[in-house]
Amino acid sequence: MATIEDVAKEAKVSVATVSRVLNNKKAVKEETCKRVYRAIDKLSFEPNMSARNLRRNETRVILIVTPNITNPYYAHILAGIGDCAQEAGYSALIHNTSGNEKRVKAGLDMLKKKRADGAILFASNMDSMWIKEYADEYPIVLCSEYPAKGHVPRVSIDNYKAAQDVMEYIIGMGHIRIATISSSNKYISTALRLRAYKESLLWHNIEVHEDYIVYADADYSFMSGKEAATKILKQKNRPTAIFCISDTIALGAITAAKELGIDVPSGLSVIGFDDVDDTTMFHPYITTIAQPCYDLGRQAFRILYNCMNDGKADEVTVLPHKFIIRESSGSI
Amino acid sequence: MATIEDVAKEAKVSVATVSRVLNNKKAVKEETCKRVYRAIDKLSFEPNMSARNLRRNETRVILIVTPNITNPYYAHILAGIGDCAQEAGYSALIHNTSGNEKRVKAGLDMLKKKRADGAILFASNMDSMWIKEYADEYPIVLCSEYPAKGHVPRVSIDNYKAAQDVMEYIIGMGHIRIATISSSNKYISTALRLRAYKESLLWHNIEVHEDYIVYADADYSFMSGKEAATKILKQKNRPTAIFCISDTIALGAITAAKELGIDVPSGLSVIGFDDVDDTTMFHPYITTIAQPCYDLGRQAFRILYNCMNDGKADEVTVLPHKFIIRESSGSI
DNA sequence: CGCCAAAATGTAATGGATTACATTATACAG
DNA sequence: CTGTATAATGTAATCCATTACATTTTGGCG
Repeated sequence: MATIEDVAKEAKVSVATVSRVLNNKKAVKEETCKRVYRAIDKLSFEPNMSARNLRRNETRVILIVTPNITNPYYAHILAGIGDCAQEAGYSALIHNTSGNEKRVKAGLDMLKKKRADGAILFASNMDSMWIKEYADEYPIVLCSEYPAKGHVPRVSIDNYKAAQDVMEYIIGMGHIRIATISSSNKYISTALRLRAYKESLLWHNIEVHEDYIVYADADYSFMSGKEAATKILKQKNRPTAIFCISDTIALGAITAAKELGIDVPSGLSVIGFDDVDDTTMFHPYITTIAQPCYDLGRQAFRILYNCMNDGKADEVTVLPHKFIIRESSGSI
Repeated sequence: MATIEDVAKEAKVSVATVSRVLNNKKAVKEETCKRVYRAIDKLSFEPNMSARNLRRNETRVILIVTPNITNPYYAHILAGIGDCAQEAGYSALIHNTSGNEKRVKAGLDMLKKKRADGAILFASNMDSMWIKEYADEYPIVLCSEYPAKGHVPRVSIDNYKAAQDVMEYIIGMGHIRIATISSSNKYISTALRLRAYKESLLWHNIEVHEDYIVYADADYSFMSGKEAATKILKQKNRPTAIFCISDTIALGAITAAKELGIDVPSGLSVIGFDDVDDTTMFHPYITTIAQPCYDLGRQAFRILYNCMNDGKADEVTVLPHKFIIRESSGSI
């Protein structure tokens, strides 16, 4: 493996000059420059990143801490981060945690070890205040989820507003008996959507009926959605609409309805959330809130980039969601 | 940020001793060891990876080159690689290519730059002989797809045998008019599955009917599957079974059949491939070949690990597939 | 032709951990 | 108590690119 010294020798210049060429500093004569490039080509030299990183005290690597890449929601955000990072000359290190907080911390230790310059975190719980401490020391951006208190740079949609949009729509369509399938996880998005559900009802003088609030499992599985919906639909005074915390759950709910002989949307309106999971692969196509996943990823990187360079403190970016009315919902 | 020298000073020993403690070399007295640990704790020191990597000439990072993380098939493999790598003390750098060969090569240059010790490649075309050159120089493992010639370490299932299993099953169920939806991509898996399709027919003295072979787009989209199936099913002498190159395509085919008023499986058997895309989210549940994605990932890392350490040359690992008969297929 | 500023290039220190080799401390045999 | 093997620790070179500072070259002008 050729080093910068080999190149210098080959081109009959000093290592400093080679370095200057590598980093396109101006003070190098055209002709010398060419000689150096020829030498680089001849030896097919590539600068050693460890050496460069050591000297420059940066890695041009960002860390992505995620509970599960398999989740298409994260996968799409990741795609956005990845593309944006690549454009800016950064690489992305993926650190899987399976939702284990210890592994999250282990991941963040990579910042201290200088394996990466900054990190983007997914799926932080709303009570994970410890994140703030890390964020005070290293560039960290939270994506989609964030602790309820403490200002850490982040990007997400306005979950309260999105859920409110859904509720306004459902109520506007004449529904009174409205259920929701929430989740047992600790995400702020979950809390906000549930709050919007309750407050929208109250706002319209509709009583909040605890039996209409059911919790699916933490990762929004199809099965838990189906079970939750079954529980809801078997009640004597069953609701005419269900607001689901995710599309997969909505799919589960529709399946449950089908099995109980309830038609969607004529007998039951079902609304999902996210618009990533095959919402248009089967009829009825699902009415849902679309999150700009790819763009969330791009923005997350952009914010992180600013943190790493200018060192801006606590940027908060809220991206617009989109309410997409399809076939799984209708008036009563 | 504390350095090893700070720790040495704090513990009143030399940097060599600190280093020995860090790497649990034996020749350090119990008591000294404790002193060093105390100093490390006090300064909350973490070794600088760039420095370590430079000196050791390794990064403990592997590179994953993928056309698209969004694809759940890759995502699951990635999960396997990620977990296995983490267990072995490695981190995974994700490099997205969008199927662009230049970006693949740009990714592999990271090996030369010593940003990573080895790479796992997805989705190589069967005519990408240039990979061999890289593989001769750096530890590289191919996952799922590989060039038709040249021995590069790899892991995959036996695509020919898997497709043959499907065909034997279909033919055994009495089907004679059997179509296939292949793909326009250049993967060896595609070629092998198509070959098995044709040869199985010939073997059973069933004529290969070119109109029964339709090519969906390169990335197995639902829509292209639906279109391909529609084309197939609109023929006057339409087939009674379709072997699809992926589950998403099979879902598209089932949807197409439904729209044409054909019942699956009574009027048409549909078989998929991969078993990752919601094969059991809607009825009829899809009959398919299940690939051991997670395990493909783990094995890929294992092979790469060997390449990076022992430097073994051309290990080829073939993992077993599983043929899962569900509801979308039946006898004629 | 000589002088000076600007341009071009070179020398050597630097970043932080590892490690070969050197040195000192310890233990045990004789 | 000395000698020697062994354990424990230290010193300094090394990995390779960057860059502050030093030196040389160039070009223009009087």
